[in-house]
Amino acid sequence: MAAAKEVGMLEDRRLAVLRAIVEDYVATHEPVGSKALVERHHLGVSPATIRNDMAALEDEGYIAQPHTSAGRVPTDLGYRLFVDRLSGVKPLSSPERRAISEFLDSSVDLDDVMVRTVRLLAQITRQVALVQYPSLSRSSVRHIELIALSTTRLIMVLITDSGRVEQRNIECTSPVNEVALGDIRARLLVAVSGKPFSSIPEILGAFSGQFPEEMQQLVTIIQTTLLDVVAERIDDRVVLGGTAHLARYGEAFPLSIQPVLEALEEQVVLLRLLGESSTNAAVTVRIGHENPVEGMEATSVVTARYGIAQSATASLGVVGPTRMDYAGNIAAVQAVAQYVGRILDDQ
Amino acid sequence: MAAAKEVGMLEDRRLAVLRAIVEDYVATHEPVGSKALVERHHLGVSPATIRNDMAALEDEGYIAQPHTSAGRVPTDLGYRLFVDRLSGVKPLSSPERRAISEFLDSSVDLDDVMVRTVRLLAQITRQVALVQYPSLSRSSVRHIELIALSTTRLIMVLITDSGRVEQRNIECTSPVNEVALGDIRARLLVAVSGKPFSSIPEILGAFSGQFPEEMQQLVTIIQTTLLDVVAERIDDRVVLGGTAHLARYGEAFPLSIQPVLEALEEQVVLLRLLGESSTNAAVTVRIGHENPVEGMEATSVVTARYGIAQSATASLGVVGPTRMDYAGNIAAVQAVAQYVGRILDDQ
DNA sequence: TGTTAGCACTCACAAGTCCGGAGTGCCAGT
DNA sequence: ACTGGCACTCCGGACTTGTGAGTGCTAACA
Repeated sequence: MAAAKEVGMLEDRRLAVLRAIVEDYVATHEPVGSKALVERHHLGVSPATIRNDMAALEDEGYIAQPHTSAGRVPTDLGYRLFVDRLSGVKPLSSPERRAISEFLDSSVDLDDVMVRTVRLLAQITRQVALVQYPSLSRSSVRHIELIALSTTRLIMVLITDSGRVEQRNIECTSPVNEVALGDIRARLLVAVSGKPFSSIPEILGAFSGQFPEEMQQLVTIIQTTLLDVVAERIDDRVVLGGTAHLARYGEAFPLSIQPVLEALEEQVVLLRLLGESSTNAAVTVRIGHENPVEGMEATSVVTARYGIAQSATASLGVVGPTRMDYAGNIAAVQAVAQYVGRILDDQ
Repeated sequence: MAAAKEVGMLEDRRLAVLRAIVEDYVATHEPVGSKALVERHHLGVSPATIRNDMAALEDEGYIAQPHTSAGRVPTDLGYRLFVDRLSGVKPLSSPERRAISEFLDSSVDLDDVMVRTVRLLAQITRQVALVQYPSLSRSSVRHIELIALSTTRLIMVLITDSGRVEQRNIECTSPVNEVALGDIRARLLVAVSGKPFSSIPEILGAFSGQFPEEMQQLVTIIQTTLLDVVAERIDDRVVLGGTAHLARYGEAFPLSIQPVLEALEEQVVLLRLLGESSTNAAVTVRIGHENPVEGMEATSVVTARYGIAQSATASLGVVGPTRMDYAGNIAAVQAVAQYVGRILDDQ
């Protein structure tokens, strides 16, 4: 009993040491040594004891030293443990919360919400921020419009219930009959409006049957275009902001920030950073090598999903050096995700 | 006569020296000295002579030395002279031209053209690229659509002849009558379609008169929204790409690339960088302090306007350190502007 | 058994020193 | 007007040295 308790105590202190190391390192950006540690955190023991604990932590892979006779630095594994067990989420201050809601409330359309959100997130975390547009694949059709621009050119405008507007140009080989187009438009509207994207392919399966032979060509091309839009997950755009914050961390990245900047220019990469976040947890943190992108081994990603009641869902988050303020960033990402979800529901 | 000619020769050589300095400095990124100069460029004179010329150039403010007993570096003024009088535009290689046209030809809508263009420009110049969306203010209305989403919410979709689609949500205080809305839509369409944006305010002046009292409220809000869209020059979006190239120039910027990255995040700044380019000249170059943005004293901007036959016009360009390859960048910007103009006309 | 104090050792980093070389300006000679 | 020569400047890299923070280990202590 006593032994077990003592082991528990010991474990506790080791974790406290790890926490202290992470906190100090995040604050100072310098390897932290045993002496400095006991000075700044009132652990009631001597440096020598801390050294033992540090040696143990190093054996277990939670910390490492850049070179012999230097202080210790947390490893990815160390950060992981810190995030999972040690870091409390520090709630935002009430002025911060107020700022968030005021800032987002005054936005007018979806684009605006996205832009504002990314700015906001970048500003409060002082990191690079990512916000994904609400995914089309889980939303449904609110309205569809076909407009003739000339005799051979149409434009299709699709409005989703998440407030997103998609447009497609359609080029026809033969002149379009206005009346026929109106007819198609009306029936299409009836057929798909209110329907979720996932059901569109099925609905369109039988759609062209109701039209006479001579309209088939036109119907087909419209149908194809619509299917295109619905299928196009790729189009899930991600907006990016706060890249300037990367420059502050010049030294944080082994080589330079170039590979990171390059990675951030690829929509596909951004989607991968955001996309694979776990489905249920409120906030996902991916640390250093855990994240699947080449050239971003020294960065961590904090993401959360934001839901628009049932209809659509997407992610947002921040990207920064592994030595980031996890507690603060997690709180910020979580809070912003909540607010954005709410705003989009209201609209 | 003989004297005049000799003065001319002298001037010529000085200019040649300046050109050589600029070229060498751009290539090596190191201050260039008299000896290196005569070795690499076969000017038929001795280093000492060159030194005299350099002293003169320095007096006139075209070059400077970072410290005593170092080589010379071009000043902003030096680059200016170089660009104005010395730098030939070096034409793109034919594979490059082919790549441009292939790359842009396969784009499907306006957004796509913009994104592809910015990527392309960033890639061939290896600089940060900017592309402005075709300005609304010089385009005209191709179609306008009003769609009821619910009894109190409308969406207005406006399509311009430059292929751009603008949307606005409209929130009504009282329920909307479907028939009334259809009526407004029809008349509005007749009134404004084909009209240039600049004439819209005038047209709308008399518009609401034709409707009965009970519809005024609805008409007014629609009118206001439309005027909003038309007036909103601010909305002139600029897409940005190739920021990773900035990192390559780490040392080029006195402090860090942070202020530059920050500036590039502001749409307003981007517009200023692009917007004030001269109207007639093919390509505008703004060097260092010449450009109006705080924190970008060490960067140059090369821009060109690209026209969509009469209807709309906008700018594109690249941003890089003052010590950039002006000849190459000017050529690239010019070529891309031409192609983009052509593509957008076709569409 | 866990904690502490002391000690010898390591090693990055800053400061100091030195030296070569590239570059300059000036002057006298052609 | 151009050139060769010369004295001078001064940056930058290489090398050296000293210091201090940090470590691991061992022996003593509760």
